Amino acid sequence: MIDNAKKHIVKIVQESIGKIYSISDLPVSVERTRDEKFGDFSTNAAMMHAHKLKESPMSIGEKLCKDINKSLSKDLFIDKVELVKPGFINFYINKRFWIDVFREIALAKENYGRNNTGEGKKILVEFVGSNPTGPLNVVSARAASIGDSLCNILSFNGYDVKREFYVNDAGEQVTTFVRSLIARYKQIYNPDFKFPEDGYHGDYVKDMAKELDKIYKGKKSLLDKIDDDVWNRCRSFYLSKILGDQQRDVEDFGVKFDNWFREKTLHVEKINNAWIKLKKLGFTYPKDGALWFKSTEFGDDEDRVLVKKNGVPTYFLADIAYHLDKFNRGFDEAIDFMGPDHHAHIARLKMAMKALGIDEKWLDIFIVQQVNLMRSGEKIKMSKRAGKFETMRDLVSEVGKDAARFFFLMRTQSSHLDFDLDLAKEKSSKNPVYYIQYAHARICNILKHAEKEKIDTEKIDKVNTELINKPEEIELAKTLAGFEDICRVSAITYEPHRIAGYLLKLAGIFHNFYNKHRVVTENKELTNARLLIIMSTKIVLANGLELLGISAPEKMQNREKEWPNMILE
RNA sequence: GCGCCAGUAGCUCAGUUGGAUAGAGCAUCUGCCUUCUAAGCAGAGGGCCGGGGGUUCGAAUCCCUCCUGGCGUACCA
Repeated sequence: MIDNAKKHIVKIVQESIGKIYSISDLPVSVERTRDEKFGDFSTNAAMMHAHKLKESPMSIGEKLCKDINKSLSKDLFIDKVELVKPGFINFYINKRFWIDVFREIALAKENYGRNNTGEGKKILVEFVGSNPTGPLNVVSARAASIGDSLCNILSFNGYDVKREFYVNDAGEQVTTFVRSLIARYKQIYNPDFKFPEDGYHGDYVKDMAKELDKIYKGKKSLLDKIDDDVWNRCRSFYLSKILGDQQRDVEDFGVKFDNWFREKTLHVEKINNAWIKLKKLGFTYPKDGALWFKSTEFGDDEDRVLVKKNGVPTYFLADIAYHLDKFNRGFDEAIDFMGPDHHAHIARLKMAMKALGIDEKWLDIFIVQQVNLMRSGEKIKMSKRAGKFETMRDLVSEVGKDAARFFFLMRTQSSHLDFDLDLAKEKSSKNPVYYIQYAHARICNILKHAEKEKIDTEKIDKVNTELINKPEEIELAKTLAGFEDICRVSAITYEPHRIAGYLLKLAGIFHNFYNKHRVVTENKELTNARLLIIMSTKIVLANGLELLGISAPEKMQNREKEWPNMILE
């Protein structure tokens, strides 16, 4: 809708330039204005082309305005054209154009905002991805929110999206964990048994050891000797346990992965294929008993090891193989979200992709930055190794799924986040997630009320929209019309937080409208027109919340009224 | 040392990719419930966009440089 308006204006301006300067197809950009006093749309064409046309911006603008004004009486869209200070040409759009959006939304319903920007491109989004060494933490929760929401947004914009979770179940940390588990097990019978220094200290390892003990009680096999069989049993016991927990954490958070990819499945064949490919291309060499990748040829400070002296492939090589596998699965694009400790790794992985001849644009990697949990204005310290850390599960049970997701989605993913636990728990207007949900619930309540009054909400597309003319109503229309744009932009920039910001703004504009104007009144015609307004607002709020993975409640629980102490005194 | 992220109101952050007088929320202050939910609304104050240079009609945004904070810089993952 807005796109059409822009195209319409571009055409007008270009035609005018053609008439006056005999130059055709000069690029003209039209943007929505930031402020109403500059009209609805604006073009900087006069300033952009001042140099080329060898004339001052104001002078060009004056001629263009004059010419455009001549044919304005025939234009149904545009009310007024104006030239302002440095050389902006501002267009004022007829209110009827904006009001049409209500009907458009009411008809499109849950598909309003959906578009085909992605053109069905197959895209794989990898996020959360963890070491199976403990419960998922708050950074994982942040990644889950962002990744999942981005996937929603991408499919809304016409991409064919798959969600993937990468399980690092083949590295050193798995060995360390098994050692920790066995040590805890032994400590049940022999408290003096030494716990490995680099082991995992969390209490959940002790709990796991107790469970293991239940299974093996009486056999004592674990206490006597640790052979391969015992080792593997411990390994698979703990992996299925931890992965089960992680899977549940993520599902309870409302995220469904299409695929849980196990690193183990890359060993040995796919990893071998990856390095053989690199070798054939001449990017590897042996040194000191290890196999190296010539990353310096791609700007790295030093070359990196692919296969260690002991013959075990590095995480780096495994990840190359993993991404090669993604590529071979036929995705047009791949997006990774990684933790803040992966900086150096990301650059190298991209170098390896380049070495393999994969287009740089194929893979985008973003870092989900760290999260500081704040309570009463103080940072809560986190340390995974020391076993003291905030888990995703704890966070969600404390503040709820909706608040957690929204707080993670309010901010750009690349910046560090202070998560205010007190605010997230607060059930008041201070809490932005309630603010938006409340707007939705309020609308639902009015609609319910309208039903009671026996006002027909079914034939709403026949309402008399001529009655819509209050500034708050027009502002609502303009804001609702911007939803498509926001959806598109947040998809192409991979930035879900734009949706969150938009919904906050929309909720505010609605609350303002609500306070100024009654919807259900004696005037049936007006009531119908206003019902149309709130119905379309509800649709956009619901669609936006859906993209964020946050519920759109029909009603909010009434907060108890606080009686002022004054009365009692 | 090098690399990445950041530096915008007292606090936490936006800023539609270079536009016009830089915006929200929290906190502070002032008003508004006999009404479709006050979990709401209206209004006020609060700024050297870290500093300095450059690019141009125009810079919070792009380039250079310096300062400050966080993280990374393994034959760990």
